[in-house]
Amino acid sequence: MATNAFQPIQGMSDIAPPDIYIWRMIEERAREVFARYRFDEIRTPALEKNELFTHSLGDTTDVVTKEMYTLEDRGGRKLSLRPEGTAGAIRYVASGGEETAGARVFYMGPMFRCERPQAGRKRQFHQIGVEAVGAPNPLADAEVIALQVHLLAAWGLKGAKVRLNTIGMPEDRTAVLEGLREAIRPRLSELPEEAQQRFETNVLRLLDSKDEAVQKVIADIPPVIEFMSAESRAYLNTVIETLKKLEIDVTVDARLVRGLDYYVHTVWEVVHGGLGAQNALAGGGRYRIHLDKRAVDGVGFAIGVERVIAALEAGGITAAQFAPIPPVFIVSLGDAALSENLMLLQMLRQRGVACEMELSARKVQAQMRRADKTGAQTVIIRGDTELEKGTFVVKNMADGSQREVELPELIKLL
RNA sequence: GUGGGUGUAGCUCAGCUGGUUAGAGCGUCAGAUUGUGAUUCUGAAUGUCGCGGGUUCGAAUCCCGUCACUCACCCCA
Repeated sequence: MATNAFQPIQGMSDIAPPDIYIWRMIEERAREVFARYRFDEIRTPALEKNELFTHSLGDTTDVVTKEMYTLEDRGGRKLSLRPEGTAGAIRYVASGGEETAGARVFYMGPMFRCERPQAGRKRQFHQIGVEAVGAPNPLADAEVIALQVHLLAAWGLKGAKVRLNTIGMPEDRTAVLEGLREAIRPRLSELPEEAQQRFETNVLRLLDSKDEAVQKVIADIPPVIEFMSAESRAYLNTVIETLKKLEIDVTVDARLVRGLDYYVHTVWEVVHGGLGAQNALAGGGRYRIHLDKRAVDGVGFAIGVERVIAALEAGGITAAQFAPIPPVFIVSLGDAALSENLMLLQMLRQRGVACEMELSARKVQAQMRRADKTGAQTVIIRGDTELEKGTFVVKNMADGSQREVELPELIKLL
């Protein structure tokens, strides 16, 4: 058991071998896919002014009101660790004026939310996300969903499902909220107290409630799209049609909503069966974010890396499969050989060979044991006898065979 | 923020209703094998029993508190 004093703080953890190997696979393949879709990487600060998040995510959202790590710096400025990546990315995009007008960016990095940890939820977690800036265009939405599905496939993930919905254009918002309230009002008394409060503060959120009583009522009311303008409906239809042409499977779910205020039009999430209660491994949508006097339109998504890893592991994919190739191991016998082998080690490394050696004159047996543990396929043994002859013993660890070669031959073998 | 479960060796865990010096497997290290690993055999090391307090002649075991892990609610990736 680790001692209390030097443990990471609650909900945050070290990522080390062998786990780190699957993280690197995910990041490497993500960069390859993003390059094909022509998205460029940005790295924004983890710490931002608090207002950036309150303005863009909405100052009544749960994320902002109860989940942010907020602190004051020495000048009394209120700062927050980013709880998500879109706000910072859009701040960057907005700062660039015309230069970044149609920006297509991706980011990957840690996000912070001070919630109670559980399966699939850490206080420091990692997201890979993209933002495609530009006026609402259903083809752009479909393209971003296609990118996301492509990414999941590139990681080898199977069994993920995309659920899609629209929350309508901003102009429809009032009609949607009113329509929903009217539909639910006659049965308000059937709802638990907490849900009745949501009815007032945020009716939309009732739609995806897990409460059975709420679900029973929701099942009988018309889908939100019924309250929207023809334009909003047409927008959703074009997204669906386009995805069909691209042969991307999605399920339209009239009850899907999102928790952040900036969403408009298309919203979606990716769910996976191998995850436990937090079954969404990614979320996305179209948004309009207001910063100072300007509004930035765009569409984007964020993928939870920890959740992707959990889903991959549920499917039998393990981090160890992505471990680096084992080294060539050098075994020395005697002090003279030890010092000569140090030069051999360096020379091989400079030629691009991953290799390792025992830096003390331990018994051969012990050195061989260690070589075996590194997973080395090839072991070079050189003692005083070989030094005199100018040779190297090369041993194949798989079948135990070995032969004695000179330097040019050795280099050719590795 | 609310509720359930769990904290014993590096890891996985045993330790019955409180009773001497706290155990096993795996791993580690060493020897068998003075120039050869993985197999086999033999041996060894390692614990503030999460932390603090209480009850008791006596606590890993019972009680309280606390911290951490874990799962769920809320919400989200």
